[in-house]
Amino acid sequence: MSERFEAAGADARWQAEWEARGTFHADDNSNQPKSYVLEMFPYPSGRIHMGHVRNYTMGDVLARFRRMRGMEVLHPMGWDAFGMPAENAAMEKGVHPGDWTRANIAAMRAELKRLGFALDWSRELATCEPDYYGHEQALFLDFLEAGLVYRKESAVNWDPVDMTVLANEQVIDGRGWRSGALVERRKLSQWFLKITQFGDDLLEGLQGLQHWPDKVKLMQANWIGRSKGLRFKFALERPSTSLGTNGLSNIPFVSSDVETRFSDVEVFTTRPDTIFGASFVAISVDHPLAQALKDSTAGLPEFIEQCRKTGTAAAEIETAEKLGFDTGLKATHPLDPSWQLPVFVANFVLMEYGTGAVFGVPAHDQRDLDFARKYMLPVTRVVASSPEEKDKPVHDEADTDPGLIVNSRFLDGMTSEDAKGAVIARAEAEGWGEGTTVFRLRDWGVSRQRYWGTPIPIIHCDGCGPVGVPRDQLPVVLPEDVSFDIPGNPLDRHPTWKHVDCPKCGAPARRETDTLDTFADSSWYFIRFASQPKDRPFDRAVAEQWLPVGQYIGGVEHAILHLLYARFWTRALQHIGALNVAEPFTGLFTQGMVTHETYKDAVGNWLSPAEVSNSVVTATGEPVTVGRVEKMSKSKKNTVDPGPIVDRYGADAVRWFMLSDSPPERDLPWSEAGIEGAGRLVQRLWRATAPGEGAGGADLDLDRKLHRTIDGVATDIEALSFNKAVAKLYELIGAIEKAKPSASRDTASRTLIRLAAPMVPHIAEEAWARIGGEGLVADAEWPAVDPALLIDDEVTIAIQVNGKLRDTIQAPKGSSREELEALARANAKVLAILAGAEPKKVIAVPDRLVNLVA
RNA sequence: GCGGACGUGGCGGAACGGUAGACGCUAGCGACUUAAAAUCGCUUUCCUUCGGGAGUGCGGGUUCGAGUCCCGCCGUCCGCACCA
Repeated sequence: MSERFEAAGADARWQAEWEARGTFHADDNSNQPKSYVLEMFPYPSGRIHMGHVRNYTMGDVLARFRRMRGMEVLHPMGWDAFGMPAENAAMEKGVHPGDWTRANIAAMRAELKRLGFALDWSRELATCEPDYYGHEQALFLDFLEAGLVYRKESAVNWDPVDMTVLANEQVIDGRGWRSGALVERRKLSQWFLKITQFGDDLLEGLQGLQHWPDKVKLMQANWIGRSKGLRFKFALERPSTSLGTNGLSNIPFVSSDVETRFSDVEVFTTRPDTIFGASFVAISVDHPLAQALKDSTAGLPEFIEQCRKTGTAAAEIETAEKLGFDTGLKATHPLDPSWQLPVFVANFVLMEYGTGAVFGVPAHDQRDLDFARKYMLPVTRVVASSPEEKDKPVHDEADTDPGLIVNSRFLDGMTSEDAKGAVIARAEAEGWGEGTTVFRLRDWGVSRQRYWGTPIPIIHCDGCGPVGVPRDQLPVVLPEDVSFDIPGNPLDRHPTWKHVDCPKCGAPARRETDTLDTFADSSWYFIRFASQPKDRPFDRAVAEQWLPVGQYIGGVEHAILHLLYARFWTRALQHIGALNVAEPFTGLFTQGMVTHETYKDAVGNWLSPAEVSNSVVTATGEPVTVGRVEKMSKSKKNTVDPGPIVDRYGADAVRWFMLSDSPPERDLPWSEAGIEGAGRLVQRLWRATAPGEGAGGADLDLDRKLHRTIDGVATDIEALSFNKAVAKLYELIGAIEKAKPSASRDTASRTLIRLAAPMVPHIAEEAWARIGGEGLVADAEWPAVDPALLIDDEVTIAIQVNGKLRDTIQAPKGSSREELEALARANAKVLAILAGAEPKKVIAVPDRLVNLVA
């Protein structure tokens, strides 16, 4: 029997054993309760990184634990395999995206297998294969038929570097999320998925997700951004003598065409209660009215141009001055035909939100106030905290709080809330407006001008328009013979691929050459994992057995995009009757990042941890500046490749490190010392689980420790508090090490193997085999807790005087308040402090403490 | 600007409103060893006249008792951002 646990041989041996036995195959037909544990599948970049290891280790512990608790666990793995990096590699290295991707998958699969994850590899899938994306095309057609897909000419976010369209979610501070290039506005015909149709459902569904982090729910709620308010119209007219406040008195004649097209302008507000505080109407520079006025209004084209130049970066918006251009048009107040408001084109009104036009209430909106001050428009208070304050002046800060309505004719005296209802009711009765709900969320533009994605299964016919590819012609497979030597979409310039006949009329037609946003691929992979028939996307009955995913684990960076799209896709499937699941993931956990110290040399170049030891450059002895602990990233060179670490310490040490110390939702600082410590633990465990010598006798303290550990570790694992479970195991190991030989010690030692098995499965199997355990420890049952052993018969009681700890005493468990008080009063230290005085009050908490108040 | 989270030793962090610092890392001392590695034991919040005293970002409050609850600051991080 070897003194040390040799991971190098044992890891591979047990991994082969699990695979040969099919230990982790999930059985659709099992009678056991089912559990679906899923980690976000990786993009096959080529190598796994520590973030993957942490993510998959957490899921693995839960999966293995639940198996031991008698559940049938589905724990699959696959590849989010479409996407830009493959095309970039093609452009840079001349390798085909498919070859590059598949080679990466093979490499990463091998790396993952070395960590011994309890995965059902028989369900492995890659989204770039026709047997996945073909079914996605079928679902797209299902959605199209159900009216959940539409095509629209629209201004899109165009990334000039990646040469593709980006969804709003993929534009960050005006830049492409991948390329970082400044995004341009372009008009293109695009396919959209009607995610806004589910805006209410997606928002309200969040309330039922009790096992999601509040933070993520809040982020989604903010993203969906539902606002209730009033949409209403101002009648427009052009007075015979225009007196623009910006000094343009000779506004040219507006063509009758414009006047007939724009007899009114529609605005949206969440504050209809402030309608009598209006002092202007402002429209976006992109508003059709502004565009129509452009040609006939001197100065307007220049103004619009000026506004466009203002950057979209956060800092610029923050400081940008409110600018307006008085069109000379007048808007008639809907509640007073004699009241006319100036109509401005303004730089702060967004075309994408609401109606692209607003009415300004300077007293109660900061932007409107800034604008009014600049253009000397009236500021009228219409909301006050009390009627007496109706004339309280508004200075530099708008009063945005709700209150009592003042200076507002028939609304006076109402609360803001009542006034909103009153105005909406009147608007609806008189026909000039209606209560509506507006979402910040916009429909999901899914067209991408890329090769390495799911082809959109549409054929464009001059006579019939866009026609879905007939089902029997699916999948629409990507052509292999493509080139990446010039920018743009290789599908579009392929010589033959797009030329097909119209399925309806037979006339020559063109294939859609756009592909789907890769977020579509990840919006249903968890369903395909649960059920993957050849001839259809999934078998409903089988999928419904497993779904929803009980525990989903991944990075918080997917809090909005992926998780919202997946929720939408699932609801869309429910809507068309394909799957009776509303929420795909009932439990969500967002794990923290793996971080590392950063290092720079004297010149300020980043150094990798491998080049540094003891704060000097290993090779040269030059001093190193140790920087802050940051997320591992290639640019800062602070990455640690898991491969060599597994070589050196074995899979279990790496897994243990990933679970120790930091709570899983927080960042985990990687350190050499930490992995060394994890390596030592593995050896300690090896010694602590050595077969006993058959000594007799009971050790009640150890029995209690064991059962508290069994109970506590189970609770901690279910709560994903792995760091606490690890600490409890350390305590048990320490207790076993210190215990004298006894039957209790042998039992604890044997039981420890099962307790550690979900976390460090290889050594657990080896130790299990060493003690002659039956079968695999992976298949063993989680040890049962004896509730009687969770209770101590003697407890430590804290003795306090005035809330300060003075002493601790041992007392029988369950001692009465009176008994405890008597013990406290007799305590030597207490007697010394009280010095004969009678305590005013005594608080005794059974099994806890006694507090004497002097 | 809006919204949210967090703040505990040298470090990662424990702690149903009830003994703050479990467990690990680091560091130090000691044992074993020819020696090293490995392993084991002890120490490791601060101050101390060795009796004790102080202590969970800062200032208040509630409570017999607050790291935990409430109010106000300060700081760090995250999300959104001219969303009407």
